Parts: sequence; C-alpha cells; structure tokens
Amino acid sequence: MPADETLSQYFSRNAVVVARDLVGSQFYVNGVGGEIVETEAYLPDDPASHSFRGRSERNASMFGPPGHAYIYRIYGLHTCLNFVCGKEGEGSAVLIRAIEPRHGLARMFDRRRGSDVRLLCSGPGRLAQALNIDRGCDGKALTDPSFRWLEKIGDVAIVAGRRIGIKSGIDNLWRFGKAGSPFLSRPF
DNA sequence: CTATAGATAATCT
DNA sequence: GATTATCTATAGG
Repeated sequence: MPADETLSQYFSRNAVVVARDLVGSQFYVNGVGGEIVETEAYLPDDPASHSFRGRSERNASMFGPPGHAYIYRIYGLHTCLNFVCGKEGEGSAVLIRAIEPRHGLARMFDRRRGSDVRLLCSGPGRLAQALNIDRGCDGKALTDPSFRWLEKIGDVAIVAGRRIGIKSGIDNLWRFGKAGSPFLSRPF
C-alpha cells in the first residue's frame, strides 16, 4: 500500500481517536519540529468547532480531505495548526497544541527570539511560529515535501482533560497529552 | 499568581 | 458597526 494511502486512512478515523493517537508521533516542517505532546479534537457537531456553523472561506480546508493541514489566524495575531480528520466534507480536525522540540532548535530560537526551550512550541501559536507555519500552508497535504509526519512507535502514556480556550462543549475531554511531559502548554 | 494589551477576520446585531 | 475568537507576552501584586 502506498505511504500516502496509509496516511489518509490514519486520518480518516474519528478525530478524537486520531487526537489521542497523534500524541507521541513526530512532525516536522522543513526539518524543524519534534514529538507532538498535546492535541485537541474538534468535531462537526461540536459547538466549539469552527466547522459547527458550516463551511466558510476561512474554514474551507477543514472540510477538505483528511490528512491535510487546516491553518487559521486567531485573536488577530496567532496562527494555529490543525490536521483534518474524518471523512472528506465532514469538518473534523485535530488542533496541535504542543511539540517537544527535537530538530532545528537554532531556527526555532531565531524565529521566537531568545525564549526558553520549554516555550518554543508549548502552545498552538508558539508552535506555529517556531515551525514557520502561516496561512500559506493552509490546505496542504501532510505528504507535501515541506512536511514530514512520522507515526508513533511503541506506547506513550496519555492523559486527557478539558479543552482550552473555548466556551462551549467543555464537558468533552478531548484534550490529550503525553503524561508528565514538560512541554505541555498547561498541566492537565 | 492575575490582569490586560495586542491586531485582524469572521460572525453577529 | 460591534463583538468575538481553539492565544501570547508582559506588567503588576
């Protein structure tokens, strides 16, 4: 089976399942990145999801094929990275909230100006800045040459909790993290 | 620890 | 036209 088909199948599962599974996998943009340690799932029937009110210009790629990036600007100044999940047209995605830096540390420090290592990728906006992700990457497939995504190898202890920064759907424990990681955006 | 400024696009009234 | 939004940095207690 071709590699990109495996990837497509991986992401076509339910977003909550994928979000949990993504913790421990690795993601790089032009060689810069590391291990994903924190994610959140967003579903179409979830009032906190951008897709809840249907398709729009902004969230169009969230309704695109799974295994693609959905990138948007929030609060006017921060960029967030999501991976589209579920079936094409459904409107599910996983927000990548934190990465443990592994490669390209020098470039991350450059882009983020003298931060602590722990603060390089500990938060959706920080991670996007450190990996140099912008709206130009919106809708790109994860098989794009500029990206590299490596499935988790072995087992990782996962913790779950409430998602951050939302006002509805707060009873769903759809935030997932690597247990004990010092690179989480916030403790669970 | 809490409070709040910061800049912009989508959504609401 | 006003408000909100999957947030971060920084100032103050």
